[in-house]
Amino acid sequence: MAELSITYSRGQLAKSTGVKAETIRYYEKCGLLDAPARSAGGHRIYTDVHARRLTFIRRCRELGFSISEIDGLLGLANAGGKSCDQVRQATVSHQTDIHNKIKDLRKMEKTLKGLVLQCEGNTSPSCPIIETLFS
Amino acid sequence: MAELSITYSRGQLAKSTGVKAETIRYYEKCGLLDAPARSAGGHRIYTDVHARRLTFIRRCRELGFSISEIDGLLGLANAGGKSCDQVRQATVSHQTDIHNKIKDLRKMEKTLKGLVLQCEGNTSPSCPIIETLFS
DNA sequence: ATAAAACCTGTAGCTACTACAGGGGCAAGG
DNA sequence: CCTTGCCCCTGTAGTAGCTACAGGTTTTAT
Repeated sequence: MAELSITYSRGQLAKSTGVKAETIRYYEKCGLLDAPARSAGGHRIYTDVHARRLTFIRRCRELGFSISEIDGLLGLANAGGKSCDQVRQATVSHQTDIHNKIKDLRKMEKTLKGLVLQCEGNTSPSCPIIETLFS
Repeated sequence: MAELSITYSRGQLAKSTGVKAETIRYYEKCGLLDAPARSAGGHRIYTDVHARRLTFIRRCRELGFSISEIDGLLGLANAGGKSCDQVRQATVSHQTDIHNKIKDLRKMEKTLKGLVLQCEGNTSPSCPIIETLFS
């Protein structure tokens, strides 16, 4: 069997996955990414397995999943077959969280818009925004 | 002059402003709320001035302003007259931040929706969500 | 007077990184 | 072979905005 596997240093893995080198070390520390083999001098040697997993992690982070949620998803990914439903449930649940955050932010946005509008036609000597928030 | 001023213990201030007692102590430590007078036994004695300021802080936090932004706003509030324009600018700038966050979250939401939809009609043995995020 | 409640202090924990300091490895050019 | 420079190693501390103790003191109500 030919050993065709590509290996990466930490910096190379960072470049190829879009995850910063320091962040990779952090993910290892918190158990999200397996500790890789080491060179004689102690440098980490990553493989395609790490690259794939790390890319998965990055995508999940971009979707707003927390570290522990990602940990859960990766566990389900390895569990195979039956877990698909759980993955869907976790995703829906996360979707709801995101939706709620949007709702909160929209409420803030609306209030802020009202405050700024109060200023537009301002002729009083005091600041209407400050006044409103204080009283 | 009659001393009509109401005073509050930390717990009372917490109750009347809707800010938790421990959080009040935190605001004092980070310089957002003035250190109040103390009783002979060392307990904090707050006044209406603190109550008003703390309510302002709470409202700002509910609108998503950071501690340092609030610090800035309070500085402008005390500066009076001319600062109204700066307050408006800070508010607009914050509004933009909020708007960008909403945009980011909506993008996530949309992608998550797509992932969940892939699952709905799923007949394959593997999980389409996991597959998509891995490949 | 006593017991419970509230208060005091300082410190550690949470999330998800990021940024050092002070060393050592590794690959290429001379 | 040696040097130069870049990359990597470790551990630790910092970021935001709280929250949650432990272990002790004061206040308040009965």
